[in-house]
Parts: sequence; structure tokens; C-alpha cells
Amino acid sequence: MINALRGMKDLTFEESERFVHIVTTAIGISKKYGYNYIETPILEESKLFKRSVGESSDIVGKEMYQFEDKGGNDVCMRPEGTAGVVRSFIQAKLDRRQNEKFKFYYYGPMFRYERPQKGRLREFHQFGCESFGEASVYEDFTIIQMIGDIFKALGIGYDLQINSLGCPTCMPPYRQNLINFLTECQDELCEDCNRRITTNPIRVLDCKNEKCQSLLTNSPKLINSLCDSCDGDFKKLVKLLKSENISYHIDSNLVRGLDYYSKTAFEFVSNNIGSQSAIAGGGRYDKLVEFLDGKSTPAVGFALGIERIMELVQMPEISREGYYIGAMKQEGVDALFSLASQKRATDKVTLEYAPKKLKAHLKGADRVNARYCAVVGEDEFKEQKVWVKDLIQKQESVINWSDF
RNA sequence: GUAGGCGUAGUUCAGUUGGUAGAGCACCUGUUUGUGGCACAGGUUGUCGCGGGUUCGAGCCCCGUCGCCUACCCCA
Repeated sequence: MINALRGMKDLTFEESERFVHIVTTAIGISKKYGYNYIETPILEESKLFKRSVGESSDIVGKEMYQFEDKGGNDVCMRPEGTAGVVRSFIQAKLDRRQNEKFKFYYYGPMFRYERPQKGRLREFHQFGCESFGEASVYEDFTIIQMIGDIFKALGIGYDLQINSLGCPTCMPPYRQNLINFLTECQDELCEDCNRRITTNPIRVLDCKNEKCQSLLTNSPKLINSLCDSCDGDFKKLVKLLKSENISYHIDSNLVRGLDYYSKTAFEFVSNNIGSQSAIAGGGRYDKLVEFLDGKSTPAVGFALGIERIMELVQMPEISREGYYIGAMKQEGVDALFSLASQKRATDKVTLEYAPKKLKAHLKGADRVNARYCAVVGEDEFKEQKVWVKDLIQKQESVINWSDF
């Protein structure tokens, strides 16, 4: 027997229904916010992610499905969605249309070669949005509001955490301050953090080691080192969240794992799904377009993890729907197809090809959750009629084929 | 890469100090010769993950291996 690869899952029945429910809900809401669908390839040049996500990140460093294709190209399966959308945005020269705004939504599979666990698969699915050309913090707020709408529509509770990661003006000096601070208490920090001091000092902030965290209480906070512009934007965001009654926590240690974020960073967290608790995350990435050789364009975006959200959504109860149609004798079966196609114009129809006793048909109708069980028996066949029972109202009638 | 837990029927799981497997659910049949869900009665279903070893005898003990899960790490 051949099984699916490690960390890759098949979705069927009520699981796949839940998946579709989440995606259609998210699509419906993002359309209301003016987003349009964008589809980009799953396979991209490895270079794209090395430059955008960052070589220092674990995603690029050790988690990419990367290989050489038959043409000798260094390619990989996308580990996240933003880079491809930005690449496409630049390739279509939308970055030249400087006064226009573009909003895209996407969804699809992402691949990371990690050790699978709860809420973490090697092939997983994200729904995401990217907004280009809008520098205002109002857009950051709007995106957060939109995610809130999606979770509300799905009936999911969450904790919103926000932070500002600064910009090229205030980030580098802060970074140096932090390095100085960390170097002083180097001996007491964990092994990983010591490595991070040189590779990616900002990541030390969200180390889960308790000892590191206690040392960090006195560390310089980026939130207190922001330049006037970043500080003003962050205060404005907080004000908007308050006035619109969106509850939040400022988490000065919230860092995005991907290098391209600046200014607003946020994460939606659930405490009901194990340790992989981030159900959505995103922020502003004003420098990424330029970084990938486009004309400087401000942008904000987010992605939500569909599998993680699947753990949280309750599906509305399914009710009986449509018709089950069967016959009791072979000759009746042949008459079923025109009846079925008649009904399919308006209803869901399940056809049973095997002649069976009435009782078996009623059971069959039950099994497929049909509302009506329609059977052509011996008597009905002679008179060109069909017996129909409403399985909820428990009423039955015999009607002409032409009136079915 | 590291650590812990688990692999027995379609499924959820039991299986005592080693004596060649059991329950619920599901499924099929009947009670009801043309009336579903409910009830009752009966019935079907297994390479006990795989490969070695110990033993008269292994689902159980030992070694190896594969897979799944959870956590670290990372992140959606």
C-alpha cells in the first residue's frame, strides 16, 4: 500500500467541507474589502525566497523543498505566499503605476520540510491578502479589521497581538542597542540565543526559554525606540483599534519570522490548538517590492493557516437535502435517468442503480441524507408514476413522471 | 536534529503473571412478502505495523526497523 508522504494529509468528508467553508468565508469577506484573486505558481526560483524571506531564516535555511529541475534551474516549492505575489506584482509592472492601489487575495498549498506535529504540516494551506500602494496606517488597521471579520464569521475566538518593528530609520540603531545589551548578558542566555546574537538578534526577543525571558525584561524595547513616524503610526493604530472595539495586546517581543516585515506586525493567536497557536499573522512590508527589484511600493498583508483554523471551526449542522431515487425492479431502473435529470435542474439527486426492496431504498435515502426518497416500484412502473416520501414530514404521494 | 508516547477488526479501543484475540460503534440479514431513523435477535470482519530473537508456546518479553502522535525548534 502506498501512503501519503509524511506531513501531508488527505481531506475528505466533513474535513474537506470545513476546509471549503473556511476558504469561501475568507474569500467572501476579502471581496467585500475590495480584494481580487491572484493565482501564482507553487514552484518558484529558490532565489526569490532567499532574497525575500531571508537566508538567515529557518524557512530558507533548512525547510525548503528545493531541488534542481530538468533544465538545471534551482527551484523550490513555495514555503509562503507573499514572495510569489510580490514577484508577480513586479513582473506585471504594477509597481510602475505608482498612484494606483492593488489588493490581492490568494489561497493554496505551502511547503516546509519540518517535523510534523499538531497544527504543523509539511504541506499546509494558507489564505492570504496583500495590499499594495497604500502607505497609510489606516490600511494596517483595515486589514486587522478584515481578519477580525473573517474569524467572527467563522465563530472563532482569538487573541490579537500587535507590535511595531520600526523602519530603516529606527530599526538599525535599536538593533545595535539590543546587540550591546545581549552581549553583556551573553553568558546567561541560552545556546540558541547566543547564536542568534550574530545571526538575527531580534529573534532573541521571542525566545521561549524562561531564563532568557526574565533577562529580557530589562532589554531595550523597540516600541520605546521608534522614530516619530513609526511611533505616530503605531499610536494611531492603537487608537483605531480602541475606537472600533477590537481588543488587542501589545507584545513588544512579537517578531515576525520573515525578514521583510517593517512597522506594524500582528499575530492572531488561539490557545485551544496546542503549541502551534498562531492562526494568522502579518504586517507591513514597505521595503520588499524594492528589495525584489521593483519600484518602491508600500504594502501590507497577512496569511492565515487554514489547517489550524480547521481545528477551531464548528460547522453548521447538515440538514436533509435533495432526492434519493431508486427502483425496485430492473425495468424501473432505466426509467430513473430522465426523472433524475428533471430533478437535477433544481435539486441535489442521488441515483441508485441497483433494484432493491423499498426498505433498502429508504435506508439508502437516510444514508445519503436525502430529504425525499423517490422509488419506482412494480405498480408505479406500469402506471408511469413514482412514489415519493418526504423523510422529514413523513408524508408520501404517488405522482406522474411528467409532474415529478 | 532532540525527547516522550502509541501502532490489535472499517472505526474507537480492551486484552490479566506469555497459553495462537474480544467489546462498543459501523456493516449485513431477519422480526416487518412495499415503509427509513428506534428496538430486539442473529451474522460478517484481523498478515495483532514489519523483520529478527528468547520460549514447548509471543499481541504480551528482547533487539532492530518503519509509521503515527505530541513537545522542543520554527511558524500560518
